Amino acid sequence: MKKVTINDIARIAGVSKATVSMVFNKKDENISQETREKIFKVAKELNYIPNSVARSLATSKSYSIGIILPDITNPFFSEIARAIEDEANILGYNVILCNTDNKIKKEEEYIKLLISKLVDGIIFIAGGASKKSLKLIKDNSVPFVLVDRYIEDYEDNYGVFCKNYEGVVEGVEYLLGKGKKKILFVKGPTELEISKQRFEGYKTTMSKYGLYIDDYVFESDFTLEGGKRATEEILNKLNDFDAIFYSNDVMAFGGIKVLTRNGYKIPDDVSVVGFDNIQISEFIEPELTTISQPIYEMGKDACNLLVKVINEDENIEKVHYYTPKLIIRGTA
Amino acid sequence: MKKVTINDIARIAGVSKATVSMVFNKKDENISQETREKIFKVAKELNYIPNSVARSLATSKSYSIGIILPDITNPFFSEIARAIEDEANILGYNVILCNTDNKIKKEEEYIKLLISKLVDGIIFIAGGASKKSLKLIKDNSVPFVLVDRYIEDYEDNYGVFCKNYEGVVEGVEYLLGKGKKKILFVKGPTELEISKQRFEGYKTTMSKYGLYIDDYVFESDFTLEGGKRATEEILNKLNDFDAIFYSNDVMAFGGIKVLTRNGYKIPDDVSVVGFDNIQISEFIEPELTTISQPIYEMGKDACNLLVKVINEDENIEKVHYYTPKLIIRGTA
DNA sequence: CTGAAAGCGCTTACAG
DNA sequence: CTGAAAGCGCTTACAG
Repeated sequence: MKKVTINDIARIAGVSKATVSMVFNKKDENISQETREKIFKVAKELNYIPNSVARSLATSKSYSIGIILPDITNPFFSEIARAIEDEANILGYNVILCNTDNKIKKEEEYIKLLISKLVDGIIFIAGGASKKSLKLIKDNSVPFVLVDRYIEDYEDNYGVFCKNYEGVVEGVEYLLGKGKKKILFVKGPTELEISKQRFEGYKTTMSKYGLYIDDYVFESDFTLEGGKRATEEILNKLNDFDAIFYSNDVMAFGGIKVLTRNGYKIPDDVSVVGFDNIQISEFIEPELTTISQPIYEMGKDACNLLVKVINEDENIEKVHYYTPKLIIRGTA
Repeated sequence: MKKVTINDIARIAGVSKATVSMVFNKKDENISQETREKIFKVAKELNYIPNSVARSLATSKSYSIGIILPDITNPFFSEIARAIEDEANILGYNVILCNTDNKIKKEEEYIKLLISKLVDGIIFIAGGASKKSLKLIKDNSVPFVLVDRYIEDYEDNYGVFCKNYEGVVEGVEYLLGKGKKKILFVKGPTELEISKQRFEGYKTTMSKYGLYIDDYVFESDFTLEGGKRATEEILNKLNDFDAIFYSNDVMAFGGIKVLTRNGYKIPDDVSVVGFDNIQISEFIEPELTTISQPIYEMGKDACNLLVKVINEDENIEKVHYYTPKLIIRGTA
């Protein structure tokens, strides 16, 4: 079964393929209603589906965007991806999914791939410094927007971020307000800017009240295992604390497991606060008290911004900051 | 900045573009080592990235596959998608992500889109009967494989499924073995084959021991809310039961919340069993006892199968069945 | 060992 | 109001 093309339609409708093309592309002010209808009728009869690859080659627009993220299995990223895909779909774009596991090498390969696919733009959640990846994107002048993860020296690029510092400040203040003094903090991986920002929020606030101690700070990965590991370390080293602030929700889940298993009652014995407000923070009981990022909104906004960059819109705000807010639930 | 093309390389290397193309495509048995090296050198200097859109148009192979699923935010699907993307990447394919929210309309639109993008194949997790969607795929002779969700009358197509019936039987037998008799069952949406299969596993096993009662059966969506709703209904109608078997893990989480809030201790007062074994079934404490589907393996297999279909491999097993198995953890 | 030419299915000035 | 022609960047017989 041969694919039906614009040529078939032109032949059967008795017009040229230029005319057919124009009708499909709504550049048909000059085409008679009669011709137009005939073309649509024939297209319908033949179940014509345009070949957008050919179209892309001719126009060098693919109406595809790439989304590069560490791991779609991580709820934070799947929620962002969902938002991006929804918005992309509305705007007439489709989405190529790339998981990098924070591997710089994989990032670079995917970027080359996306460029060769002629994507119109890239939404990039970087796994690290990612210098070379960014250079590749820039050298090929592909529009891109950074989401969630800041990149040093790229502050002036298009990006959608969260005010990490402020979020943690709010959380720590809340705990302090509840009379907690011995508040531990579990940092994320040092190489990520967001880890530093969240930690700074903690450090500054605790210091302000003269409560900051280096021994209260632990570090781990943004994973369930990471949260468990850090919490075991905590239990080995300390036995007197009020609260633990984890740098993201998934870590907090791991922490809660270890605490519960060791007989701690949450929030009675120890308060727990996370960061992100992923959907599953409501899955557990008690539900997780956390600093909420407007994840869906951020993803949606990132996609919108990217499309604006693609269309070379004038006067667009380059960097968008979202303010997270404390969601008080059961764990603190 | 103009994109560098095969023509530029040919010109600079002093050969024809046919030669350049052949070198890049490893159809270069007849090309002198010298020419080959010159071409690679020039390509490197110019940072040449091939235009795969042009390539696709010429070869009518895109090395893209589409993956259609209800919602990437659902952990079961994000894990499947991750497996598919990993495997696709290994095999040289990339993945276009499509969320349908189980809307038949969205499915159809995405399928048209994917066809117009000339995808080489589609992995399809259907949202319902999806007759028209499937017809569209078949009419355009796009290779496809069904995953997870059976489709009536499409049993003879390529597919990767789980033995839902057997899985539930194992779970129910386990509960019975533990001395539970009043085992409730929460079905998934009736329109899905998998809901029926899971329910049949329950009904048959309970009936075998003369324990089946219609009143023990409830129905809801495969969501957290669905699990909560069904469990509230249960608590309104019954006050004497041993165990609840939920048709998937996410429902079970919702159920556990409602049970806990109403003072039930799990597993002491009531045992809970789920189905899927998504990663987050280990996030809660106690961890969820569940029927484990080999999700990653199934996704990987689906992708492999699809690529085999694309390559028109001989003698491939059309339908792959995986046997789930009981994972005993804290809730039962 | 390599090149000229046609073709993939579209779009887009240009001409009439 | 519509068509002929060139072009997008590749691949692939075919010829020599």
